Amino acid sequence: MDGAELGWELSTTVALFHEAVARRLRLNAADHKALRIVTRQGPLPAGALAAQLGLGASAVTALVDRLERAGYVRRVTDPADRRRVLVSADGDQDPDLSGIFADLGREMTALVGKYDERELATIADYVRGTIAVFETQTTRLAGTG
Amino acid sequence: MDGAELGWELSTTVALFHEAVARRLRLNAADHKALRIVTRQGPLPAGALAAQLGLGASAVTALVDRLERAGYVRRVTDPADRRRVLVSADGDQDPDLSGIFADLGREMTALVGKYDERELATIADYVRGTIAVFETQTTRLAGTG
DNA sequence: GATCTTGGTTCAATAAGATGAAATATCCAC
DNA sequence: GTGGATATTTCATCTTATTGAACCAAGATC
Repeated sequence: MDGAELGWELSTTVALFHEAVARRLRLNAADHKALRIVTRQGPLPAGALAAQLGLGASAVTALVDRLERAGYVRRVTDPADRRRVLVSADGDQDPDLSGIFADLGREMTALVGKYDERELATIADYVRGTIAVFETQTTRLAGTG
Repeated sequence: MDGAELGWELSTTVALFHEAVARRLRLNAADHKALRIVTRQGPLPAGALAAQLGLGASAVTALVDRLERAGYVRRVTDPADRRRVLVSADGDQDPDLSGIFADLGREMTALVGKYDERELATIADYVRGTIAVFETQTTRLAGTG
């Protein structure tokens, strides 16, 4: 198996993991994507979420309603600007899922533990390089739209 | 930036690339996923596609109709079993997109060219290890469903 | 070769989410 | 504090995709 093939396999493997998580949370792909954004980028205004998802304001209201009803996020009015509604991730809801992520972290830590400093530097360099390549092409693709 | 963070960044970067490709092809995420399956797994029966997508037969008929109308796939009746319809990717439709993928391949080749044999072995080992970790957790997640 | 099964399509009904306009509340500038 | 802009919600409508049942054609079984 050559490098490119291995890379695509990694890509689909991670995608399948995300899908499995979404299925477990009973979220469609779009809602799960929104939840990931909220989780990673901390409390953020509904409008920012709309921008990142490429959705209208009213669609995001409905989306956040769904996530809130499911108990995955909370709405907090921004004390600094009370028109704003900050969407904030609401803890770990699914104990099995927390276990999965914990194990994932543990196993990745173990994997990383196999390598010495120099090897880890190489791996990090490669990952960073790959990110740069994909970002470049994504930008081009968005531009030629 | 630590390793885990870098890994998730790679994941979202690749996901954003896929989204940009889908947008360019004017496909929704589900149809684009189907097209990727058809592209990677060669001509395959509609039923196999249905199984992989978790959709019913009639939904796949509609999906393949859309992809076919857009010119991305063709239907070929399986000569070995003329009930079967093989869905087959229909060449490169978007010249810009072919260019993007060509450049992506070129740049990844260049990136890989920076490393010696030993380093490449380390990188491949790490990627394989990561795939294994994610597959394990995906399986667990599907199981505890 | 009559019957049963399988693979796919068709079509009507349904469901889910997105859109766009109007409404509400808050902030900012003067 | 009046007027205007901004952030979000509500609601009716529209789009888009999925479901499930009926249907057709082609293989498999006896």
